[in-house]
Amino acid sequence: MADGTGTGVGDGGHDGMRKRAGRAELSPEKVLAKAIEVIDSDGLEAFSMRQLAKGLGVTPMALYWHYPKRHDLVRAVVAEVLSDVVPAHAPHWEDWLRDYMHRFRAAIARHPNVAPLIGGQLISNVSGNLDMIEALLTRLEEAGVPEHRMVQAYNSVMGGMVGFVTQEFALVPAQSDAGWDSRMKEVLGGIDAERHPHLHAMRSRMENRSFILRWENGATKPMDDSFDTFTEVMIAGIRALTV
Amino acid sequence: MADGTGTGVGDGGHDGMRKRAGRAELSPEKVLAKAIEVIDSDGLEAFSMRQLAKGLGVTPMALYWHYPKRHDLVRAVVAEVLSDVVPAHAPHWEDWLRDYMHRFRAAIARHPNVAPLIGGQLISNVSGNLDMIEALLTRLEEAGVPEHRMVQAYNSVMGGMVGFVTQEFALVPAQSDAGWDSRMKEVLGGIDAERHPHLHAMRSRMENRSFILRWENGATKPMDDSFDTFTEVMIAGIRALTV
DNA sequence: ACCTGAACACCGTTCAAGT
DNA sequence: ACCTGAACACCGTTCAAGT
Repeated sequence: MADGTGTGVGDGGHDGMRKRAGRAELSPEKVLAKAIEVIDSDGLEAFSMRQLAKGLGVTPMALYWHYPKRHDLVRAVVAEVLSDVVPAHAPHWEDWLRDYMHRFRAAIARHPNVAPLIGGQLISNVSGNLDMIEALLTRLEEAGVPEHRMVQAYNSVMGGMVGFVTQEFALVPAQSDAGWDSRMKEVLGGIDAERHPHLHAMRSRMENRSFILRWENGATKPMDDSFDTFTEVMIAGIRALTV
Repeated sequence: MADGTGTGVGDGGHDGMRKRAGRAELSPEKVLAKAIEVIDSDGLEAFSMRQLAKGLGVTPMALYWHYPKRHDLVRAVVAEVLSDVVPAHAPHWEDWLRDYMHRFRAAIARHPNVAPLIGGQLISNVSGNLDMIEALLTRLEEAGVPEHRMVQAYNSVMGGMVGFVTQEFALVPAQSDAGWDSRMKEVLGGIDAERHPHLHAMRSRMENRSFILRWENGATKPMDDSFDTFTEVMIAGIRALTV
């Protein structure tokens, strides 16, 4: 599925099962699995070629045989995480789209620390996602989106969905930036009822539960009902496009 | 406005205008300005404390007096870029929201390379944005969003807006990852008309113009009409919330 | 084919010191 | 108050070598 680079495929077979000295029995799959394990348990900043190698009991350079560039491994990680997105099956496009968006979010929620890798950069390994894209286009056509607005509708759903979720699970400042959460709480506590009446009134319901005004991300403070609402907003908005 | 850390404010004044040897006449503002300049012209990967110091003709450590941590400077950069977002003035909430979203995007478009800094991590320096948040809450109330859905509506707009734009201007792979764009073109060229009929039909209109299927970002291929559509989708969706 | 080892050109940051 | 200089613990990656 995620085959790394294509370089190391096929053993040749002539040396059979024998282990040789100086061989760590590495494989693209083992490296990938360890990478995800490290990211999940120790965070994104622990995901370096050197720390990964140490975790695998191997020289940093050993990894480069399976993944020539760090970015290749990043791509594989993203592809693996997104391969968890099982396609939805609902008959009506609205139910389908709701399901689609929730399944995407669920896949990220399983590996929240990879979110910055998905949101922050253009990922080239697209081959596995073609089915996902085709399905979305099909349902948008069913919904009645006219052909000349299809690309815009696709981008709206995809950009909104991926954007919201990667925001929700955005990187929290490292422990080195200590005290930034208390500074945030201070700002929130000091909101002036005259200058910001609505914000003042909503403060307790918004703090640490809404974008910009939080100090934890979706891994510890998931925005479940906000994402539900976002889904409804998108569905109603797409429906309005079909006039 | 963006005062860095608050540590270096006030000269004391007793040494007047005299320059001393070993002093580079640095200031938080000068460092910030140079940082944005470097990011804009040389890209985000050129934004390191050491390269920045070299550009300012100074020791790397000189910067740390004005910004104790790199993250403090990152925060200042983000605050500065977002301070460009002038508030909208339209009387009707729909026009206002459309304007709001476009002004946010325009601010990012002026400094596209900072987008990953905004999308990828929780930013604590929120003080300057309180007006923006208050304004949005006010307009959402005007729109008729009921109080018990206000937080969700706020998160939908904010998450969608920031998410879409940071996705649009996401980091393009470094030149070291050469050939990834041609691999992408190859994938697109090889789309099977049987397996992916809609995608096949839309290919020429989607390639390099839609999420996942592009090799340039919004800095060179802006998604103007997709963002317009996204704005309409959000407005219609919010309207549907007000039942 | 697959891995080790040494080396290069980078990072952010601490600590002691200068003026 | 503001900056230099040396040093530490990291990075990704290249290159030559081993088996």
